[in-house]
Amino acid sequence: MDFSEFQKYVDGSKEELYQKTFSENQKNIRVKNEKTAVKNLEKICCAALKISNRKGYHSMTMRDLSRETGLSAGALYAYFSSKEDLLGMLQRQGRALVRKVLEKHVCGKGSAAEKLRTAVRIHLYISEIMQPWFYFSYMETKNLGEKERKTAIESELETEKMFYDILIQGESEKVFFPRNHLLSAAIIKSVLQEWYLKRWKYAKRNISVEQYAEHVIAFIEAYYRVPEHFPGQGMPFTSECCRPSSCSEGRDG
Amino acid sequence: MDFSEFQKYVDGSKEELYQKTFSENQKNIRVKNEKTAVKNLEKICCAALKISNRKGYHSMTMRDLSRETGLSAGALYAYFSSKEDLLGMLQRQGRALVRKVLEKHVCGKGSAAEKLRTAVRIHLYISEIMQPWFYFSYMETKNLGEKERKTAIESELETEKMFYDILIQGESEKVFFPRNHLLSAAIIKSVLQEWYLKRWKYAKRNISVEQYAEHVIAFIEAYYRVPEHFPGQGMPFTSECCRPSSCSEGRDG
DNA sequence: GTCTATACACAGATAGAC
DNA sequence: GTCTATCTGTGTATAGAC
Repeated sequence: MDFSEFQKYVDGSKEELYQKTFSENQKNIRVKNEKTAVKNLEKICCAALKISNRKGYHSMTMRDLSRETGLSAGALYAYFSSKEDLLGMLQRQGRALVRKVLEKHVCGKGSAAEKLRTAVRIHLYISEIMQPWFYFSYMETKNLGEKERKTAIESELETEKMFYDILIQGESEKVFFPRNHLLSAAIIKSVLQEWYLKRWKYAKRNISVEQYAEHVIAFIEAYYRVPEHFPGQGMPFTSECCRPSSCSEGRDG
Repeated sequence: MDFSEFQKYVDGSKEELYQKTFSENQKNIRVKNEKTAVKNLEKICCAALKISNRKGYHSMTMRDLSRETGLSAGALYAYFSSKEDLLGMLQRQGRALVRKVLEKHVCGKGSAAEKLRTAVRIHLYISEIMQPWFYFSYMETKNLGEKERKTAIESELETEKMFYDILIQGESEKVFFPRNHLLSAAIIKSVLQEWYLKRWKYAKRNISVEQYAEHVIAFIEAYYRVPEHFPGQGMPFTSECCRPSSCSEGRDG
């Protein structure tokens, strides 16, 4: 699946996204007319992401948001109960969409090699389309409340685990060389983050998301490619030496 | 050079760092006694980084800073003219130290392969020691004023260029395979950033900076290693001169 | 140099008219 | 549903005593 095809698929579910946001936050939304609410929720969310990406969520004032949406401060508070509430709403909304897309496109069958390529591509594609949200989510995680922050971190680790599992599968299929897969998964994720965190840089250099994806995939595959000839020593596929040394807990930093 | 050796070297220049901060910001510092100023500047800078890393610079109040340093709000303003001024001071201070360290340890002579390993290691080592500053600098760049922000971004691109140059050199030495070096340099930098941005994760997993460095180096070298056997099509150079100097990686843990 | 007390600006949030 | 006007808390920064 190439990017433009993927984009069409995601664009189609935008309406549905805000309907879901509406119904899942009705507790805090005073507006009852769904059509109105959906329309304004979209305005509010987009504006909040836009402003936050420029100056940070905390620095965004309700007056900023009011100006950008064309709604008065009073009206805004009909859609959320507090600024903190809006932050949580934004986080949950994006996370739900991302998870849905990933589950639909990445999960399930196929060889490890295929899955790896798909997972990288789909991650990059979705982060390209939802760049403002990804950037926002990354930057504002530490400003969330205790509970919401934990959820956000778990969700990040889930992504990492998805790559970890693919690498493990590849090793057992004997198409990926044994490595410290946990560390590799973390590195892969960081490279995917680079795409949406430094979006401006790649725009300036005219690097497309597909070019970037190809490069990343080639990078990973080179590291995991099984050498054709081993020097005499120990056989990699039977050795335990490449397992992560200790996954047990340490202190929190 | 291993990490603990490097640490000793950097620790030694801490006093000097704050003296420099003092003299370079005298315009905004009302305190004239150098000894007092240096002592308090250190307290202030460390406290500001600590609080900012937890909740963001903007969310840090002068009352927070006052509590953490043990100095009153009034006293704090004897060391900087405004909160924004303090932000700039922190950014400049760290950047100067980082640049000095990199120039001293990375620049100059050696094969591309050696330089690559050194550059990765030194970057990781310095970011390990100055983790709070690196994290802070990354997260707060967008909150800087126009002029300071530009400087910060330039400094980031400088780092990227350093890796770019090494890769170019490696290609011309025929020990690195021809690739999109600009893209690779960006990816390398993102992987180095991962280390200080997600420090807590690696602490929890008991991954040391040296383990991480080895893994990263192996990753890059795998991608840049010149294949021993080429399939028929035209290839950039013959296999004789393509001996990568170290194939000894692989066993993490 | 450092303190306490305070000014004053601005942000988040609400009330009540339309 | 949305507006304008306004309350109240909090944050930066300063004044002036010690």
